[in-house]
Amino acid sequence: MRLSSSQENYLKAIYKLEVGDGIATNQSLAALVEATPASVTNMLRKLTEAGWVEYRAYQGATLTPSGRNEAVTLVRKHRLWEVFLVEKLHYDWDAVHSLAEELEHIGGEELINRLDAFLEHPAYDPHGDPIPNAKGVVRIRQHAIAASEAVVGDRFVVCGVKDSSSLFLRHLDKLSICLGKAYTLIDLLEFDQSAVWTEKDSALTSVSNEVAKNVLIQLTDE
Amino acid sequence: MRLSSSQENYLKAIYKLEVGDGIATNQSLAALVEATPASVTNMLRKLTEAGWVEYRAYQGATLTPSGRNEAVTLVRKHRLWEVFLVEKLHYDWDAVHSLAEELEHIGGEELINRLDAFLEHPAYDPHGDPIPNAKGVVRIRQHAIAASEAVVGDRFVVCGVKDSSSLFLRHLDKLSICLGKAYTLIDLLEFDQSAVWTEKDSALTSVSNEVAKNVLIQLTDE
DNA sequence: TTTGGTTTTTAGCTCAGGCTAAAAATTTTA
DNA sequence: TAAAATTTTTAGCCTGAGCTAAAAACCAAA
Repeated sequence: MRLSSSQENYLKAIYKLEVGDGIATNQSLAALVEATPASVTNMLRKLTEAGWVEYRAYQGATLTPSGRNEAVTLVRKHRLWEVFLVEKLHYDWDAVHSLAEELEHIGGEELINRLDAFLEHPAYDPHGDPIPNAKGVVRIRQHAIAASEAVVGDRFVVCGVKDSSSLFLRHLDKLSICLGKAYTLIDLLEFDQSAVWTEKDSALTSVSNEVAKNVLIQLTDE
Repeated sequence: MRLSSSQENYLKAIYKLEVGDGIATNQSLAALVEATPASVTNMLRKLTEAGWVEYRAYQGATLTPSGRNEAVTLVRKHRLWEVFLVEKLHYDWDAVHSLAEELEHIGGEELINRLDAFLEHPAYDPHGDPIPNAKGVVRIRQHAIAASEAVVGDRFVVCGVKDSSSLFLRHLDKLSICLGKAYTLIDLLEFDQSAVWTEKDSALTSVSNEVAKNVLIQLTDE
Protein backbone atom coordinates (compact mmCIF):
# COMPACT_ATOMS: atom_id res chain seq x y z
CA MET A 1 0.00 0.00 0.00
CA ARG A 2 1.60 3.20 -1.29
CA LEU A 3 1.40 6.38 0.77
CA SER A 4 0.03 9.62 -0.64
CA SER A 5 2.11 12.80 -0.46
CA SER A 6 -0.18 14.03 2.25
CA GLN A 7 0.24 10.89 4.31
CA GLU A 8 3.99 11.08 3.89
CA ASN A 9 3.92 14.62 5.24
CA TYR A 10 2.13 13.44 8.35
CA LEU A 11 4.71 10.73 8.98
CA LYS A 12 7.52 13.23 8.55
CA ALA A 13 5.81 15.63 10.95
CA ILE A 14 5.37 12.99 13.63
CA TYR A 15 8.98 11.98 13.17
CA LYS A 16 10.18 15.55 13.60
CA LEU A 17 8.17 15.96 16.78
CA GLU A 18 9.38 12.63 18.17
CA VAL A 19 12.99 13.58 17.54
CA GLY A 20 12.44 17.00 19.07
CA ASP A 21 10.10 17.55 22.02
CA GLY A 22 9.09 13.94 22.27
CA ILE A 23 5.32 13.96 21.86
CA ALA A 24 3.33 14.52 18.69
CA THR A 25 0.15 16.17 19.88
CA ASN A 26 -2.74 16.78 17.65
CA GLN A 27 -2.19 20.49 17.66
CA SER A 28 1.56 20.48 17.02
CA LEU A 29 0.94 18.16 14.08
CA ALA A 30 -1.73 20.45 12.75
CA ALA A 31 0.75 23.32 12.78
CA LEU A 32 3.41 21.29 10.96
CA VAL A 33 1.23 19.88 8.22
CA GLU A 34 -0.75 23.11 7.92
CA ALA A 35 -4.17 21.64 8.54
CA THR A 36 -6.75 21.86 11.32
CA PRO A 37 -6.63 19.56 14.36
CA ALA A 38 -9.84 17.96 13.12
CA SER A 39 -8.16 16.96 9.87
CA VAL A 40 -5.25 15.56 11.84
CA THR A 41 -7.51 13.30 13.90
CA ASN A 42 -8.96 12.02 10.68
CA MET A 43 -5.64 11.25 9.07
CA LEU A 44 -4.16 9.69 12.19
CA ARG A 45 -7.02 7.24 12.28
CA LYS A 46 -6.25 6.18 8.70
CA LEU A 47 -2.52 5.93 9.27
CA THR A 48 -3.14 3.86 12.38
CA GLU A 49 -5.41 1.46 10.50
CA ALA A 50 -2.72 1.12 7.84
CA GLY A 51 -0.08 0.34 10.44
CA TRP A 52 2.20 3.36 10.11
CA VAL A 53 1.20 5.05 13.33
CA GLU A 54 0.31 4.07 16.88
CA TYR A 55 -2.42 6.27 18.21
CA ARG A 56 -5.18 6.31 20.78
CA ALA A 57 -7.68 9.12 21.11
CA TYR A 58 -6.44 12.08 23.17
CA GLN A 59 -3.03 10.40 23.62
CA GLY A 60 -1.00 11.76 20.70
CA ALA A 61 0.68 9.73 17.96
CA THR A 62 3.88 7.73 17.69
CA LEU A 63 5.37 6.00 14.66
CA THR A 64 5.45 2.23 14.29
CA PRO A 65 8.79 0.80 13.15
CA SER A 66 7.64 0.82 9.53
CA GLY A 67 6.31 4.35 9.95
CA ARG A 68 9.63 5.51 11.33
CA ASN A 69 11.41 3.79 8.48
CA GLU A 70 9.25 5.60 5.99
CA ALA A 71 9.85 8.93 7.72
CA VAL A 72 13.62 8.50 7.78
CA THR A 73 13.59 7.67 4.08
CA LEU A 74 11.67 10.88 3.45
CA VAL A 75 14.21 12.89 5.40
CA ARG A 76 16.92 11.20 3.35
CA LYS A 77 15.17 12.03 0.11
CA HIS A 78 14.56 15.62 1.16
CA ARG A 79 18.14 16.26 2.16
CA LEU A 80 19.68 14.57 -0.87
CA TRP A 81 17.52 16.65 -3.19
CA GLU A 82 18.62 19.75 -1.30
CA VAL A 83 22.24 18.81 -1.92
CA PHE A 84 21.46 18.32 -5.59
CA LEU A 85 19.72 21.68 -5.88
CA VAL A 86 22.52 23.58 -4.19
CA GLU A 87 25.56 21.75 -5.54
CA LYS A 88 24.45 20.93 -9.05
CA LEU A 89 21.81 23.53 -9.86
CA HIS A 90 23.47 26.30 -7.81
CA TYR A 91 20.39 27.32 -5.88
CA ASP A 92 20.95 29.42 -2.75
CA TRP A 93 20.66 27.44 0.47
CA ASP A 94 17.61 29.42 1.53
CA ALA A 95 15.67 28.56 -1.62
CA VAL A 96 15.72 24.78 -1.73
CA HIS A 97 13.39 23.70 1.03
CA SER A 98 10.08 23.97 -0.78
CA LEU A 99 11.37 22.33 -3.95
CA ALA A 100 12.84 19.44 -1.98
CA GLU A 101 9.49 19.19 -0.25
CA GLU A 102 7.96 18.40 -3.62
CA LEU A 103 10.76 16.21 -4.92
CA GLU A 104 10.88 14.00 -1.85
CA HIS A 105 7.58 12.37 -2.80
CA ILE A 106 8.81 11.18 -6.20
CA GLY A 107 9.92 7.65 -6.98
CA GLY A 108 11.24 5.04 -4.62
CA GLU A 109 14.42 3.59 -3.14
CA GLU A 110 16.10 3.13 -6.48
CA LEU A 111 15.88 6.77 -7.53
CA ILE A 112 17.16 8.04 -4.25
CA ASN A 113 20.02 5.57 -4.07
CA ARG A 114 21.10 6.54 -7.55
CA LEU A 115 20.90 10.21 -6.62
CA ASP A 116 22.94 9.46 -3.51
CA ALA A 117 25.64 7.77 -5.59
CA PHE A 118 25.62 10.58 -8.14
CA LEU A 119 26.18 13.10 -5.35
CA GLU A 120 28.91 10.83 -3.94
CA HIS A 121 27.13 9.94 -0.73
CA PRO A 122 27.10 13.30 0.99
CA ALA A 123 26.96 13.17 4.77
CA TYR A 124 25.27 16.53 5.32
CA ASP A 125 22.73 18.67 3.52
CA PRO A 126 23.33 22.36 2.68
CA HIS A 127 22.13 23.39 6.15
CA GLY A 128 24.48 20.99 7.90
CA ASP A 129 21.81 18.45 8.76
CA PRO A 130 22.97 14.83 8.55
CA ILE A 131 21.66 12.67 5.72
CA PRO A 132 20.43 9.20 6.78
CA ASN A 133 22.11 6.43 4.82
CA ALA A 134 20.33 3.84 2.65
CA LYS A 135 19.74 1.64 5.70
CA GLY A 136 18.00 4.46 7.50
CA VAL A 137 20.81 5.09 9.95
CA VAL A 138 21.15 8.73 10.87
CA ARG A 139 24.74 9.60 11.69
CA ILE A 140 24.64 11.93 14.67
CA ARG A 141 26.44 15.22 14.31
CA GLN A 142 29.32 15.02 16.81
CA HIS A 143 29.94 17.68 19.44
CA ALA A 144 27.65 20.27 17.89
CA ILE A 145 26.53 23.01 20.25
CA ALA A 146 24.72 26.30 19.79
CA ALA A 147 27.10 29.19 19.16
CA SER A 148 25.49 30.92 22.14
CA GLU A 149 27.19 28.34 24.39
CA ALA A 150 30.68 29.40 23.41
CA VAL A 151 32.82 31.45 25.78
CA VAL A 152 35.35 34.14 25.01
CA GLY A 153 38.49 32.63 23.49
CA ASP A 154 36.75 29.63 21.96
CA ARG A 155 37.72 28.71 18.43
CA PHE A 156 35.04 26.95 16.40
CA VAL A 157 33.71 26.02 13.00
CA VAL A 158 30.14 26.70 11.91
CA CYS A 159 28.55 23.34 11.15
CA GLY A 160 24.80 23.85 11.04
CA VAL A 161 21.73 25.91 11.83
CA LYS A 162 18.80 25.33 14.13
CA ASP A 163 16.50 27.64 12.24
CA SER A 164 16.56 26.94 8.53
CA SER A 165 13.93 29.47 7.52
CA SER A 166 14.70 31.49 4.46
CA LEU A 167 14.69 34.65 6.56
CA PHE A 168 17.35 33.41 8.95
CA LEU A 169 19.54 31.91 6.22
CA ARG A 170 19.51 35.13 4.23
CA HIS A 171 20.46 36.98 7.40
CA LEU A 172 23.48 34.71 7.78
CA ASP A 173 24.36 35.43 4.15
CA LYS A 174 24.38 39.14 4.97
CA LEU A 175 26.78 38.45 7.86
CA SER A 176 28.84 36.24 5.49
CA ILE A 177 28.39 33.37 7.88
CA CYS A 178 28.35 30.00 6.15
CA LEU A 179 29.00 26.36 6.94
CA GLY A 180 32.64 25.42 7.37
CA LYS A 181 33.89 28.88 8.30
CA ALA A 182 36.19 29.05 11.33
CA TYR A 183 35.93 31.83 13.92
CA THR A 184 37.23 32.85 17.31
CA LEU A 185 34.86 34.33 19.86
CA ILE A 186 36.67 37.44 20.98
CA ASP A 187 34.03 39.23 22.99
CA LEU A 188 30.64 38.78 24.62
CA LEU A 189 28.83 42.03 25.34
CA GLU A 190 27.05 41.96 28.65
CA PHE A 191 24.50 44.56 27.65
CA ASP A 192 22.66 42.47 25.02
CA GLN A 193 24.52 39.12 25.01
CA SER A 194 25.71 39.84 21.50
CA ALA A 195 29.01 38.30 20.47
CA VAL A 196 31.95 39.44 18.41
CA TRP A 197 33.52 36.83 16.20
CA THR A 198 36.67 37.12 14.19
CA GLU A 199 37.68 35.05 11.20
CA LYS A 200 41.44 34.36 11.48
CA ASP A 201 42.08 37.80 13.04
CA SER A 202 40.68 39.67 10.08
CA ALA A 203 37.10 40.90 9.76
CA LEU A 204 34.96 41.24 12.85
CA THR A 205 31.41 39.96 12.82
CA SER A 206 28.89 41.11 15.36
CA VAL A 207 26.41 38.37 16.15
CA SER A 208 23.26 38.90 18.20
CA ASN A 209 22.34 36.33 20.82
CA GLU A 210 19.23 35.47 18.84
CA VAL A 211 21.43 34.54 15.88
CA ALA A 212 24.03 32.71 18.00
CA LYS A 213 21.32 30.53 19.52
CA ASN A 214 20.42 29.31 16.04
CA VAL A 215 23.90 28.66 14.72
CA LEU A 216 25.49 25.29 15.46
CA ILE A 217 29.24 25.05 15.91
CA GLN A 218 31.98 22.57 16.69
CA LEU A 219 34.73 23.70 19.01
CA THR A 220 38.22 23.21 17.57
CA ASP A 221 41.58 22.80 19.28
CA GLU A 222 43.18 25.98 20.55
CA MET B 1 -4.12 29.96 -11.19
CA ARG B 2 -1.84 26.93 -10.85
CA LEU B 3 -2.62 23.71 -12.72
CA SER B 4 -2.94 20.38 -10.92
CA SER B 5 -0.88 17.39 -12.09
CA SER B 6 -4.01 15.92 -13.51
CA GLN B 7 -4.84 19.05 -15.47
CA GLU B 8 -1.29 19.20 -16.78
CA ASN B 9 -1.67 15.65 -18.03
CA TYR B 10 -4.74 16.61 -20.00
CA LEU B 11 -2.95 19.53 -21.64
CA LYS B 12 -0.07 17.27 -22.58
CA ALA B 13 -2.46 14.70 -24.01
CA ILE B 14 -4.29 17.26 -26.14
CA TYR B 15 -0.95 18.58 -27.34
CA LYS B 16 0.23 15.11 -28.34
CA LEU B 17 -2.95 14.50 -30.29
CA GLU B 18 -2.78 17.89 -32.00
CA VAL B 19 0.79 17.28 -33.07
CA GLY B 20 -0.12 13.79 -34.27
CA ASP B 21 -3.46 13.01 -35.91
CA GLY B 22 -4.75 16.52 -35.57
CA ILE B 23 -7.94 16.17 -33.52
CA ALA B 24 -8.24 15.48 -29.81
CA THR B 25 -11.47 13.56 -29.47
CA ASN B 26 -12.98 12.73 -26.19
CA GLN B 27 -12.19 9.07 -26.59
CA SER B 28 -8.59 9.42 -27.69
CA LEU B 29 -7.98 11.72 -24.73
CA ALA B 30 -9.58 9.21 -22.39
CA ALA B 31 -7.14 6.60 -23.61
CA LEU B 32 -4.12 8.87 -23.12
CA VAL B 33 -4.95 10.12 -19.65
CA GLU B 34 -6.32 6.74 -18.58
CA ALA B 35 -9.76 7.90 -17.59
CA THR B 36 -13.28 7.41 -18.91
CA PRO B 37 -14.73 9.68 -21.62
CA ALA B 38 -17.16 11.00 -19.02
CA SER B 39 -14.31 12.18 -16.84
CA VAL B 40 -12.71 13.80 -19.86
CA THR B 41 -15.83 15.83 -20.63
CA ASN B 42 -15.78 17.02 -17.07
CA MET B 43 -12.18 18.09 -17.10
CA LEU B 44 -12.39 19.74 -20.52
CA ARG B 45 -15.20 21.93 -19.24
CA LYS B 46 -12.99 23.09 -16.37
CA LEU B 47 -9.93 23.66 -18.52
CA THR B 48 -12.06 25.62 -20.99
CA GLU B 49 -13.44 27.84 -18.24
CA ALA B 50 -9.89 28.48 -17.06
CA GLY B 51 -8.78 29.44 -20.54
CA TRP B 52 -6.35 26.64 -21.34
CA VAL B 53 -8.53 24.81 -23.81
CA GLU B 54 -11.00 25.67 -26.56
CA TYR B 55 -13.84 23.22 -26.59
CA ARG B 56 -17.45 22.91 -27.63
CA ALA B 57 -19.58 19.90 -26.88
CA TYR B 58 -19.16 17.03 -29.37
CA GLN B 59 -16.46 18.99 -31.23
CA GLY B 60 -13.23 17.85 -29.59
CA ALA B 61 -10.68 20.03 -27.85
CA THR B 62 -7.88 22.31 -28.96
CA LEU B 63 -5.34 24.21 -26.89
CA THR B 64 -5.42 27.97 -26.50
CA PRO B 65 -2.05 29.70 -26.93
CA SER B 66 -1.45 29.65 -23.19
CA GLY B 67 -2.53 26.01 -23.06
CA ARG B 68 -0.09 25.12 -25.81
CA ASN B 69 2.61 27.03 -24.02
CA GLU B 70 1.97 25.08 -20.87
CA ALA B 71 2.00 21.79 -22.78
CA VAL B 72 5.30 22.54 -24.50
CA THR B 73 6.85 23.43 -21.16
CA LEU B 74 5.70 20.08 -19.82
CA VAL B 75 7.27 18.27 -22.74
CA ARG B 76 10.46 20.22 -22.09
CA LYS B 77 10.43 19.29 -18.42
CA HIS B 78 9.71 15.66 -19.16
CA ARG B 79 12.52 15.31 -21.68
CA LEU B 80 15.09 17.18 -19.62
CA TRP B 81 14.39 14.96 -16.62
CA GLU B 82 14.79 11.93 -18.88
CA VAL B 83 18.21 13.20 -19.93
CA PHE B 84 19.12 13.70 -16.29
CA LEU B 85 18.00 10.22 -15.32
CA VAL B 86 19.90 8.52 -18.13
CA GLU B 87 23.05 10.64 -18.25
CA LYS B 88 23.57 11.43 -14.60
CA LEU B 89 21.83 8.63 -12.74
CA HIS B 90 22.60 5.98 -15.38
CA TYR B 91 19.08 4.65 -15.74
CA ASP B 92 18.36 2.54 -18.83
CA TRP B 93 16.46 4.42 -21.53
CA ASP B 94 13.45 2.15 -21.16
CA ALA B 95 13.05 2.91 -17.44
CA VAL B 96 12.84 6.69 -17.31
CA HIS B 97 9.43 7.49 -18.70
CA SER B 98 7.34 6.98 -15.60
CA LEU B 99 9.76 8.79 -13.30
CA ALA B 100 9.93 11.76 -15.68
CA GLU B 101 6.15 11.68 -15.71
CA GLU B 102 6.24 12.40 -11.98
CA LEU B 103 9.12 14.85 -12.05
CA GLU B 104 7.65 17.00 -14.80
CA HIS B 105 5.01 18.35 -12.42
CA ILE B 106 7.52 19.70 -9.91
CA GLY B 107 8.56 23.33 -9.64
CA GLY B 108 8.45 25.99 -12.30
CA GLU B 109 10.47 27.69 -14.99
CA GLU B 110 13.44 28.37 -12.77
CA LEU B 111 14.03 24.75 -11.81
CA ILE B 112 13.80 23.53 -15.33
CA ASN B 113 16.06 26.24 -16.73
CA ARG B 114 18.66 25.43 -14.13
CA LEU B 115 18.39 21.74 -14.94
CA ASP B 116 18.73 22.60 -18.62
CA ALA B 117 21.91 24.57 -17.93
CA PHE B 118 23.30 21.80 -15.71
CA LEU B 119 22.75 19.30 -18.52
CA GLU B 120 24.36 21.76 -20.95
CA HIS B 121 21.26 22.45 -23.01
CA PRO B 122 20.74 19.04 -24.58
CA ALA B 123 18.91 19.09 -27.91
CA TYR B 124 17.46 15.59 -27.70
CA ASP B 125 16.19 13.28 -25.00
CA PRO B 126 17.41 9.67 -24.60
CA HIS B 127 14.88 8.46 -27.18
CA GLY B 128 15.98 11.02 -29.75
CA ASP B 129 13.00 13.31 -29.26
CA PRO B 130 13.82 17.02 -29.52
CA ILE B 131 13.73 19.12 -26.36
CA PRO B 132 11.86 22.43 -26.69
CA ASN B 133 13.99 25.40 -25.62
CA ALA B 134 13.16 27.85 -22.84
CA LYS B 135 11.07 29.94 -25.24
CA GLY B 136 8.96 26.93 -26.12
CA VAL B 137 10.44 26.52 -29.58
CA VAL B 138 10.63 22.89 -30.66
CA ARG B 139 13.53 22.31 -33.01
CA ILE B 140 12.31 19.93 -35.67
CA ARG B 141 14.33 16.81 -36.22
CA GLN B 142 15.76 17.22 -39.72
CA HIS B 143 15.41 14.58 -42.41
CA ALA B 144 14.25 11.84 -40.07
CA ILE B 145 12.47 8.96 -41.75
CA ALA B 146 11.34 5.53 -40.60
CA ALA B 147 13.99 2.86 -41.15
CA SER B 148 11.38 0.93 -43.14
CA GLU B 149 11.65 3.61 -45.86
CA ALA B 150 15.30 2.88 -46.57
CA VAL B 151 16.33 0.98 -49.69
CA VAL B 152 19.19 -1.46 -50.18
CA GLY B 153 22.52 0.34 -50.18
CA ASP B 154 21.40 3.22 -47.97
CA ARG B 155 23.75 4.30 -45.23
CA PHE B 156 22.12 5.85 -42.20
CA VAL B 157 22.36 6.73 -38.54
CA VAL B 158 19.72 5.77 -35.99
CA CYS B 159 18.35 9.01 -34.50
CA GLY B 160 15.10 8.15 -32.74
CA VAL B 161 12.20 5.82 -32.12
CA LYS B 162 8.51 6.09 -32.85
CA ASP B 163 7.50 3.63 -30.17
CA SER B 164 9.17 4.40 -26.88
CA SER B 165 7.50 1.69 -24.87
CA SER B 166 9.74 -0.21 -22.50
CA LEU B 167 9.05 -3.40 -24.46
CA PHE B 168 10.25 -1.97 -27.75
CA LEU B 169 13.28 -0.24 -26.25
CA ARG B 170 14.43 -3.42 -24.54
CA HIS B 171 14.01 -5.23 -27.83
CA LEU B 172 16.33 -2.70 -29.47
CA ASP B 173 18.81 -3.28 -26.64
CA LYS B 174 18.78 -6.98 -27.47
CA LEU B 175 19.56 -6.14 -31.09
CA SER B 176 22.26 -3.71 -29.86
CA ILE B 177 20.54 -0.94 -31.74
CA CYS B 178 20.97 2.44 -30.09
CA LEU B 179 20.89 6.10 -31.01
CA GLY B 180 23.87 7.34 -32.99
CA LYS B 181 24.88 4.00 -34.46
CA ALA B 182 25.59 3.95 -38.22
CA TYR B 183 24.43 1.11 -40.46
CA THR B 184 24.18 0.15 -44.09
CA LEU B 185 21.05 -1.59 -45.33
CA ILE B 186 22.44 -4.55 -47.23
CA ASP B 187 19.34 -6.63 -47.88
CA LEU B 188 15.57 -6.50 -47.83
CA LEU B 189 13.90 -9.91 -47.74
CA GLU B 190 10.83 -10.07 -49.91
CA PHE B 191 9.24 -12.86 -47.90
CA ASP B 192 8.59 -10.90 -44.71
CA GLN B 193 9.97 -7.39 -45.47
CA SER B 194 12.65 -7.92 -42.87
CA ALA B 195 15.93 -6.08 -43.38
CA VAL B 196 19.57 -6.91 -42.87
CA TRP B 197 21.72 -4.12 -41.52
CA THR B 198 25.44 -4.09 -41.13
CA GLU B 199 27.52 -1.90 -38.89
CA LYS B 200 30.68 -0.90 -40.81
CA ASP B 201 30.86 -4.29 -42.55
CA SER B 202 31.09 -6.21 -39.31
CA ALA B 203 28.14 -7.76 -37.45
CA LEU B 204 24.88 -8.32 -39.28
CA THR B 205 21.62 -7.35 -37.64
CA SER B 206 18.33 -8.77 -38.81
CA VAL B 207 15.52 -6.27 -38.35
CA SER B 208 11.85 -7.11 -38.77
CA ASN B 209 9.64 -4.70 -40.66
CA GLU B 210 7.67 -4.07 -37.48
CA VAL B 211 10.87 -2.89 -35.80
CA ALA B 212 12.09 -0.87 -38.81
CA LYS B 213 8.80 1.04 -38.91
CA ASN B 214 9.45 2.23 -35.37
CA VAL B 215 13.08 3.21 -35.75
CA LEU B 216 13.87 6.69 -37.05
CA ILE B 217 16.99 7.25 -39.12
CA GLN B 218 18.87 9.94 -40.97
CA LEU B 219 20.39 9.02 -44.31
CA THR B 220 24.08 9.84 -44.57
CA ASP B 221 26.31 10.48 -47.59
CA GLU B 222 27.42 7.43 -49.49
C1' DT C 1 -34.95 9.50 -43.99
C1' DT C 2 -35.18 6.32 -40.77
C1' DT C 3 -32.82 3.09 -38.15
C1' DG C 4 -28.92 1.41 -35.75
C1' DG C 5 -24.41 2.05 -33.85
C1' DT C 6 -21.00 5.06 -31.84
C1' DT C 7 -19.59 8.83 -29.22
C1' DT C 8 -20.45 12.31 -25.96
C1' DT C 9 -22.81 14.22 -22.27
C1' DT C 10 -25.52 14.24 -18.10
C1' DA C 11 -26.84 12.67 -13.61
C1' DG C 12 -25.67 10.91 -9.60
C1' DC C 13 -22.22 8.29 -6.85
C1' DT C 14 -17.43 7.50 -4.45
C1' DC C 15 -13.14 8.59 -2.25
C1' DA C 16 -9.31 11.40 -0.38
C1' DG C 17 -8.39 15.10 2.18
C1' DG C 18 -9.54 19.17 3.57
C1' DC C 19 -12.95 22.51 6.43
C1' DT C 20 -16.24 24.53 10.45
C1' DA C 21 -19.02 24.24 14.43
C1' DA C 22 -20.41 21.84 18.27
C1' DA C 23 -19.76 18.16 21.68
C1' DA C 24 -16.74 15.52 24.63
C1' DA C 25 -12.59 14.80 27.10
C1' DT C 26 -8.75 16.44 29.40
C1' DT C 27 -6.02 19.69 31.90
C1' DT C 28 -5.37 23.76 34.61
C1' DT C 29 -6.55 26.91 38.03
C1' DA C 30 -9.02 28.94 41.66
C1' DT D 1 -12.25 19.33 43.81
C1' DA D 2 -15.20 22.01 41.07
C1' DA D 3 -15.17 25.45 37.50
C1' DA D 4 -12.84 27.32 33.61
C1' DA D 5 -9.93 26.83 29.81
C1' DT D 6 -7.93 24.10 26.42
C1' DT D 7 -7.57 20.27 23.41
C1' DT D 8 -9.48 16.62 20.81
C1' DT D 9 -13.08 14.41 18.57
C1' DT D 10 -17.38 14.01 16.12
C1' DA D 11 -20.71 15.37 12.71
C1' DG D 12 -21.67 17.17 8.64
C1' DC D 13 -20.17 19.72 4.62
C1' DC D 14 -17.06 20.91 0.41
C1' DT D 15 -13.91 20.27 -3.61
C1' DG D 16 -11.23 17.73 -7.07
C1' DA D 17 -11.10 14.01 -9.84
C1' DG D 18 -12.49 9.97 -10.76
C1' DC D 19 -16.49 6.30 -11.79
C1' DT D 20 -21.08 3.91 -13.90
C1' DA D 21 -25.39 3.93 -16.18
C1' DA D 22 -28.58 6.16 -18.89
C1' DA D 23 -29.86 9.83 -22.06
C1' DA D 24 -28.75 12.69 -25.96
C1' DA D 25 -26.35 13.80 -30.05
C1' DC D 26 -24.11 12.53 -34.01
C1' DC D 27 -22.95 9.60 -38.05
C1' DA D 28 -23.65 6.13 -41.51
C1' DA D 29 -25.90 2.83 -44.13
C1' DA D 30 -30.00 0.65 -45.84
